[in-house]
Amino acid sequence: MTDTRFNPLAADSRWQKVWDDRQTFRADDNSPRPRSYVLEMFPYPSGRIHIGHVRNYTMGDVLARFRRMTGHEVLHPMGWDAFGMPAENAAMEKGVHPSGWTHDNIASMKAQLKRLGFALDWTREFATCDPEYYGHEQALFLEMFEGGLVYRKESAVNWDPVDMTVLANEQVIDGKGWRSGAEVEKRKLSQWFLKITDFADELIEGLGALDGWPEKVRMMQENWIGKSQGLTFRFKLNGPVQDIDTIEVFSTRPDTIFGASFCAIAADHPLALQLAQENADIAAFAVDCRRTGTAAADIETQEKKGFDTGLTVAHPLDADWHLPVFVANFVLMDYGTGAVFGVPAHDQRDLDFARKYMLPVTRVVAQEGEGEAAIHDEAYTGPGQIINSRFLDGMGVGAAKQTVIDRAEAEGWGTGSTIYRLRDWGVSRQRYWGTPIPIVHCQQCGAVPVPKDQLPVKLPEDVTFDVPGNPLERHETWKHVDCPKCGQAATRETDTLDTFINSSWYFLRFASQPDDKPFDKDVLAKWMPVAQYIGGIEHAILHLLYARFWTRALKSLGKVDVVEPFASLFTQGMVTHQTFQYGDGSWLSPDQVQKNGIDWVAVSDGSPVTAGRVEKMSKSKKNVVDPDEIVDQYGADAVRWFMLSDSPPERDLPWSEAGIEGSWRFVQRLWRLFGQIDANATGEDNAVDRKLHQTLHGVAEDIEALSFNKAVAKIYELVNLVEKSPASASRNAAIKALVQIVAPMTPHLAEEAWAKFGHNGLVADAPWPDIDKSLLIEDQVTIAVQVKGKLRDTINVAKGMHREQLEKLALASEKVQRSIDGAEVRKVIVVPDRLVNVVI
RNA sequence: GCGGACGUGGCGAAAUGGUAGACGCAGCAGACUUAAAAUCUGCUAUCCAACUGGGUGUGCGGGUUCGAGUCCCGCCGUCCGCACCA
Repeated sequence: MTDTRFNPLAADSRWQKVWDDRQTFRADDNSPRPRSYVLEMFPYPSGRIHIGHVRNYTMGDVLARFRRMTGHEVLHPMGWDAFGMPAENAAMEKGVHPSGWTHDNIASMKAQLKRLGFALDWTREFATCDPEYYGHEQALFLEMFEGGLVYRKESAVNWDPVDMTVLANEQVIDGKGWRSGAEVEKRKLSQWFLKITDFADELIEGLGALDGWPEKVRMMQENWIGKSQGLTFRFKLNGPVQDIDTIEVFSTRPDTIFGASFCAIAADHPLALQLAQENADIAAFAVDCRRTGTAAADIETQEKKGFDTGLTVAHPLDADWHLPVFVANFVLMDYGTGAVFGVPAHDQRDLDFARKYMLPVTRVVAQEGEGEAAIHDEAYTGPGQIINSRFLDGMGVGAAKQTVIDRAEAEGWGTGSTIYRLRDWGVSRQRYWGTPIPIVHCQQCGAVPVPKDQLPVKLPEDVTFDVPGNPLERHETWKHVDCPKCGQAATRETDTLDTFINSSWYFLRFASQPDDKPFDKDVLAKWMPVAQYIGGIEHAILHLLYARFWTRALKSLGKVDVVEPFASLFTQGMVTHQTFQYGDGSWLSPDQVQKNGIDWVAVSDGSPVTAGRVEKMSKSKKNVVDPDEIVDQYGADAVRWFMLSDSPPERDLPWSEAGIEGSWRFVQRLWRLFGQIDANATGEDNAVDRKLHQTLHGVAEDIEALSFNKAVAKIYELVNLVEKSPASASRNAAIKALVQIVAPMTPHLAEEAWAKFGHNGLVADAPWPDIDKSLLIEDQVTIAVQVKGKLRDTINVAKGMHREQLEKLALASEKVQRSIDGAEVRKVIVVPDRLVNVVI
């Protein structure tokens, strides 16, 4: 080898073309090898790949390439989550068509991805905006419709006034739209819903088996679904209001039912609405309640307020016991039944409320140690013995709950029930750039599904975005059709599906994409579930919950055999970068500043600059780096190496100029080492042999555990040793094996070296070198010698030396003797092959 | 408020209860060079000591243990998620 420098500009594109031409990474459905489906979350085609994508896809790529080397048939696909608002915004701002804008972006982003040399099966690529994809999605939607999992209802929805569309609960964050950040309003609209709540229990249960998922994500989903068990029962109103004669309440603490001192209903409760019609004060109070924000800060400071309706209800266990009914600002209509009974002694909110309105506070749970002590400012929510509760007295909390539920059911005034925080998934969006909902509305027949043979319902292309709102609603020829059932004039549903539906099954379509149906169940069975899914933590609830639901829904319809789509999930950290600011607060990009002594100054005029926090890359803070530019400068392999180095993959990775320089130097260092095969060298070098096989073993384990930073460190250690070792047959072997070891990480460099070593095929098709297990065990070990737990000496001995001999050697140490200083040795702890601890 | 994660050099970080700081970055010194770049060699937690050596040290305070970054209890701090959830 005469080239002294590795030239990525030439090598990268050469090998990328070879992989393409040979379709090296095409996954074979019929391969006899064990299968492994490696998937990263597919990108939204916003226009440019960002560095976060590079990190995400590099991790997946290393695993995919490594699994190929260990004999797997790997499915590693890529596609485009191509529907969504930004395309319409671009259409409005720039007068382009969403389709053209999206496809242009896909083309340029695909070119960017190709430059990084990812081992992707591009033959399976699709965009969710392709009619071939969304047509099958429409078919699946109709399957669910027929299966009773879809319904339409008029409901108060979250309306984003900026995006002019409805949002699902999951898409409202702190009362604001997840995309636009606009304050969300409540509106009444007829919407399509998916019955995700039918699966609430399953979705919680299923989390238990997902041991390849981060605990954190499982916890977040469990909290989101929010299961509560308790009693639902009806209070009888003492005197009906119009046709309302009961108030239904839910409680997780039926054991405290004798501690009740009031009943509170939400401002939007049907009874409150009824009363508001006749009573202006109640109406005004309700308006006041609705105005209250739900943001964290508001709730902290919000005073518990109520309005005494003057009505009373009868206690279910004592008809003569009457409780006042309040409209209260802390009761929410969209949780439970929108009404509660208040037990001030054992619920802090109820206590605050009771103190304010001078309602009785009766302790009904005695606390161990405190007994029946009166409740002051703090409600008691812990366990204990029931008191002041007639037939419940003396029971524990759990037994009392069950007793009350049993009695309610026996007497017919209530039932044990489970409620969830999770709402059904509202999927209607008043947008153009999405999957058209394949329904026709007919005066005669109602909502009629479009017959399957008429799918896909394609989006019309002749639309304009010069007026706000949904162009489909204004499209006369598209909107007006004949009813598929009766043939009368009818109108199409003009709402489109939430784009999260697109990403709820794309992994199925990657695995199997026949023309005539969404997927083939038998082919799916070969690939699913996804062995390793990698993406950002920001999808912990939205996408990952929807995808789990959609898969379970398909399973319930007999369409798939898999229950959980993603066997293992990994959430990677962000790529961050230092920020810089002028005194006036404006941001500078890192290449616009330089260090002057210990201070930072602007390159342009030398004025002082403040070095700020290391933060997530964002255009507004000017701390972004463009993947294209750094690939131009350093080549794909150096960029990939940097993405894997130093930081554990679940943590944030601080981007630095010095870091990428270091990776570039290492790529060159490897290249030089690959040139150091000495054809005349002979003889074994035991240290090199051992290090090589320990590295083969360790790196394999680290890659499987996605601990890329540790794998990288082990490779450095091997390289450091091999470089320093004199020529030998062992050294030559190690250098050759190194090409395979780094192949998953720096594939272009590896192919180049592999070819120069005269191999016929590609290193991409080469196996992981065999590991000689006998070399994993050291024959010499270093024993730590401690005196009273403090290190005093180390001794090198043969592995497996007996306790007695180790003890003798340790005590013979001069340093040990000096440390003991004549004191009596009370005990000697010996851990063979590890240490000796002399206790005095 | 509830739930969770985390806290180790100048920085990113390693470490089945068994030699804390592997590996990388940055830095310092040196070699090569007319010079620079590139490359190579050595040093690099901290304090005392010229050296041998010794003390201290994984957010803080306790505990268990022959031995604790790791396990237990209590604080402090940072980050994340949820939140008037009945």
